Amino acid sequence: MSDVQERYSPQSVEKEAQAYWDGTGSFRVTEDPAKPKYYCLSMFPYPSGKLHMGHVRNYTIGDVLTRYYRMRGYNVLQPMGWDAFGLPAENAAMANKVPPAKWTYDNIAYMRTQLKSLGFAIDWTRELATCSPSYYKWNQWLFVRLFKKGLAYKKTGVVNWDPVDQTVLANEQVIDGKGWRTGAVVEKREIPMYFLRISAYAEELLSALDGMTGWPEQVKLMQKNWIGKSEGVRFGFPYELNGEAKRLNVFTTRADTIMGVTFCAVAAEHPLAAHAAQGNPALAKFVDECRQGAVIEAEMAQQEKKGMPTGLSVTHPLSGEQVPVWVGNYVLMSYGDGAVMGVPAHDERDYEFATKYGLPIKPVIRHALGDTVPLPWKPEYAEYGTNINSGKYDGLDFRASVNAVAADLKAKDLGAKHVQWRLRDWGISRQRYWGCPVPIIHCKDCGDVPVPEEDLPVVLPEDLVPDGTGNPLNKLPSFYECKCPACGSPARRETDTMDTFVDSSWYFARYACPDNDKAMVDERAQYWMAVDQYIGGIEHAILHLLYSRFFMRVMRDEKMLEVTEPFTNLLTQGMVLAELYYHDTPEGRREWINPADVTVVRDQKGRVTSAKRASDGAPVVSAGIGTMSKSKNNGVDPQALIEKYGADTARFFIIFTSPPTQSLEWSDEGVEGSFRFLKRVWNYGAAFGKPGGKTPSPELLKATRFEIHSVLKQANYDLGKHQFNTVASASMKILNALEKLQDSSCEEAREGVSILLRLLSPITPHLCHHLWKALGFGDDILKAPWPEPDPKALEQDEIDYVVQVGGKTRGSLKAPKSADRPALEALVTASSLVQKYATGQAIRKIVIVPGRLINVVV
RNA sequence: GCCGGAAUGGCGGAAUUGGUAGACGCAGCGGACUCAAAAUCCGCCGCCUAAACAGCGUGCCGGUUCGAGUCCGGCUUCCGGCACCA
Repeated sequence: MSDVQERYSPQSVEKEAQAYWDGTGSFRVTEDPAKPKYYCLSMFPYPSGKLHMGHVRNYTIGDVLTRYYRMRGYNVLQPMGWDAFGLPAENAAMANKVPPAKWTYDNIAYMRTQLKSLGFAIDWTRELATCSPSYYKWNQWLFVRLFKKGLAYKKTGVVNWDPVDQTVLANEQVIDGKGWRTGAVVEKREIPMYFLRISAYAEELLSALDGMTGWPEQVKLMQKNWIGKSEGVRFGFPYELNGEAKRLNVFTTRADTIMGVTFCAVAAEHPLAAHAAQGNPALAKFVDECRQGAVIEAEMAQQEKKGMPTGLSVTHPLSGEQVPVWVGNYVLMSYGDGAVMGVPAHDERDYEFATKYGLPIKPVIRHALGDTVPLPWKPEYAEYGTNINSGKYDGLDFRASVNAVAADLKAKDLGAKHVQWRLRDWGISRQRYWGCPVPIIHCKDCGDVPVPEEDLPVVLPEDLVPDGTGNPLNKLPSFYECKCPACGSPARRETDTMDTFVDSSWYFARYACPDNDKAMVDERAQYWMAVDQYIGGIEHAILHLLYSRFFMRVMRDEKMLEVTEPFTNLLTQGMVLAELYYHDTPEGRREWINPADVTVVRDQKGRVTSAKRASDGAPVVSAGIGTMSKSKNNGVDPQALIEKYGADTARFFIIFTSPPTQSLEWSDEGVEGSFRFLKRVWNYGAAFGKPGGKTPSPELLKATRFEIHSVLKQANYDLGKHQFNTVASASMKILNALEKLQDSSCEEAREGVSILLRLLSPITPHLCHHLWKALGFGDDILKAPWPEPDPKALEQDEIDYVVQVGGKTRGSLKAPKSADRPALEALVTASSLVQKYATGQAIRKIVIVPGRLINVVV
């Protein structure tokens, strides 16, 4: 007999389970050499105010893994913290006149209660926030070490400049090339800033990808392309400037086309462009135009390709011919030397540029379509081939030609083979307040002096309110006035803060030892690292993950940890989407309506024909589906969901509706369905042990065991693949099978429900915790072993073969398990299916897939 | 523009390695219970068809194979990233 209340009341069940876990300290973990460790980490949230559905999804996926591995006998760490510095806090501060610190801490407090209400198996004793001095002290400490080693250094970088507010803008604050607050056209401006030399690790970051078998191929490929290793030739075009011999350096992967160069192009920011513009007002105007707009690469890549001649020319290093130099807005100053050789015959961009400006086009490669390159551009023009019109290089293929050209350039001391990376050093300076202060002091005499270790941390004052006109630290003498640590004379403290990606590049190691105030990490981090499973959004596939891989290597080389890759396995979860509805007001304004306020009208077959606003019946237009966002007003508040249905329903719906890596489409009806299922589980538990109306037949008992154990076998396989949605459906199938028995007093039902509760417990832990105890299986389902299928239950005497005739499925055929190939051939040839569908035709062969399928080929 | 993905019923999705396409659920339709409603339970549910064990069907075009949602080539549309949103 069970001890379960009649009605499923998630609120009381969840409160009770959470109180039990808190009281017993269930999720506190320490280093335990007796068990294999499993570090399960979800990307920490930015404390934006309240949890959004993406958070709930992320942490539910992590929690399913945490609880599953725990029941498998691992020592599992699942921590939580806050990525607490960042721009939104400053925006909120401006809007509400509240310091970013207060806003941030309030948000953390609220979001923590939300996370706790979801029942995640988190070790809360390890909680950290990146805005706390005890955390960011170590950002500063590491920065100083890197600065002394030359891995952190100062140079100029380009930023978005709002000429009205006289301030630097984040890319996000630039809308269509204009400042978000002022509407002024944004300009590119060069300012001094600090960089981390990630390029020193480019080769290692690239080559290590091959060994990272626990990462999705797509993410590794994106990182590989981002790092962008190109092998080619770097060489100079000699020229004279004010009587001085100089070189215009370029890099090319197509040195075989060097005899086809008809122009050179430099970026607008290139020194040669600046020089030429001095005596040329038209060019000066063009260079200035190129400075207009934001630094966002996507925008620059899509603008129309424009250029202007500088009037200068350089000497071709091999032919000695004069080559005109142009300024091109498509040349990136940030890649290579900010200059390119122009070979219009064999490069699409150069072709377009030369065609537009009437520059000569000289074919030097024989391609699949011939020796000429008539309009329009064809991809074949860019393919490798044999040199023509290239003097001594004629007849050489790509490889031989590149080798010969490189050798000749080297002999003239004008160039050599060179590896060029796309990856740039990481600019970490931000001209903003709410971040980790860069620990540098500027002294007139000593230059940039790092803050001595004993003076760390440089504490950020927490009571300032930014007003949109730049960093308030610049107006706070008590912050920036200081003494030079080297010579003691008055000096000025750096007011730039660090990119928040610095904070998030090592937090995972700090969770192992958040209380250590003597060291960044200690031997406990050596025990827990690397993270066994990292879970987070695909939008972090490049930057955050690459920076973390870089930091791990830096920490390794600083002899802090013997770990190279921070994340052994990576799961990139999909986005959370919801329906979009809008209606246009009579004034022509588009108003987005929250899907919760929309009623849909369906036809006889259940198809949606129209929709209207619930409040007033006004017709609304469906705009498909999209990511949940404030601007489209299609967010669903997790809090309302938890209050109405409980955490288990929210968790079950999220797991059941999509596999973790795919996007998840929100559906209120789907939530109802999940709740209905959990109610059925509850009701089954409430009536459990009472004899049913019928006594099940031995055949039914055997079939039920077969069903439950095959479903379990499949579910365990799916868990290994992290395909949790089918694990949720497996639990539904098991309940369906149990209910069909119509008797829960038998041993088969008891075994079945014990499997069901354990299989379901990582997904809906509260419900399973309660029923496990109430049905007398034990005190704590967390301590139960993970269920394994019984091979005996899976044994079958007969196998159902699919029968195909000529590759078309025509039916099935039962055959004894022991039937061998000749026996199966005889059976199928004699079967009515073959008689019917292959009448009078000669059988050419019979394909047999053991245990599955027979195909009779006619 | 460049880099990386995705596309299966009215909807979310399933199909282990190339082997019965549509598991499980939602919506819909029909029924039971009820004075009635809600809740619950039972049945039906890709398209075509009067019906079918016939034919068609996994975004589009083509190919490989006894057999293709799955592999190959070429498109289309949508999504993520592009270095200062996190």
